[in-house]
Amino acid sequence: MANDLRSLADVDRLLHEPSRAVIVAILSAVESADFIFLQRETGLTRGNLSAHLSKLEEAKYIAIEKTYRGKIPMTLCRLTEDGRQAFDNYRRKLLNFVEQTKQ
Amino acid sequence: MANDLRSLADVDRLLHEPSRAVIVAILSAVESADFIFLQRETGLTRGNLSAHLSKLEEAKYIAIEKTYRGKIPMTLCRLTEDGRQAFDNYRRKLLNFVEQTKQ
DNA sequence: ATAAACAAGTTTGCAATATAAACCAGTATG
DNA sequence: CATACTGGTTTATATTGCAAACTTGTTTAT
Repeated sequence: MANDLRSLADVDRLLHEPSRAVIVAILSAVESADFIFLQRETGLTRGNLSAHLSKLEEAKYIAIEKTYRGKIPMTLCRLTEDGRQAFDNYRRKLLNFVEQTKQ
Repeated sequence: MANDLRSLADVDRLLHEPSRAVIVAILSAVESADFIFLQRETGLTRGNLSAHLSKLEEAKYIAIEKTYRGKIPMTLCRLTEDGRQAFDNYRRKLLNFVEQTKQ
């Protein structure tokens, strides 16, 4: 019984950080999103968004493509298949915990 | 729309640590639990359990009563009303996030 | 032409913290 | 009496999330 509760213990720490969960949630709903869009949607500072994106990229949860919009640099992000699966598992784990702790 | 997702951003950090969420989940299901019981159920080391309990107590999410079982020290923990409310809110927030990110 | 402002990020510095290891007080055992 | 065991607490360390500073290039003002 408490073993079910404990399943939260090995939750994906990368996604368990709210800022990153939100980033991934956004990316899960769109084909791709650029840095500026993500900054507006998440409300993160550029510095922190950059750091979180780097971690997600390192884990291969997202792919980052650096290109240009005219002469201005543009950073384009999209969720990888790995990322999508990790996010699915993460959501499932949260849901499980919530349901195990009902009333 | 992304504002709903962003609601996760201000999640209760004290409860968002899985070890503590599990502790509180256990306490939410029983009248009270002693240190040894919690250690067994959570699988935490004594040091870490002690540290997490201190934080929860500091936040007044749990009350700790130090007593004896015969001659042996016993630390008894129970969820406070504040703790129960915080945990309810936390669960609600998780559920909300999961539902906002459906497919 | 050159300085000042702006855009889009990245890097750095620091404070908080989760975990493991060491420590401690008291009790039972050989 | 010494050694081991119980039930914890404290300390040390390595990782972080975040804010502030920095960078590279472009546009605007003078």
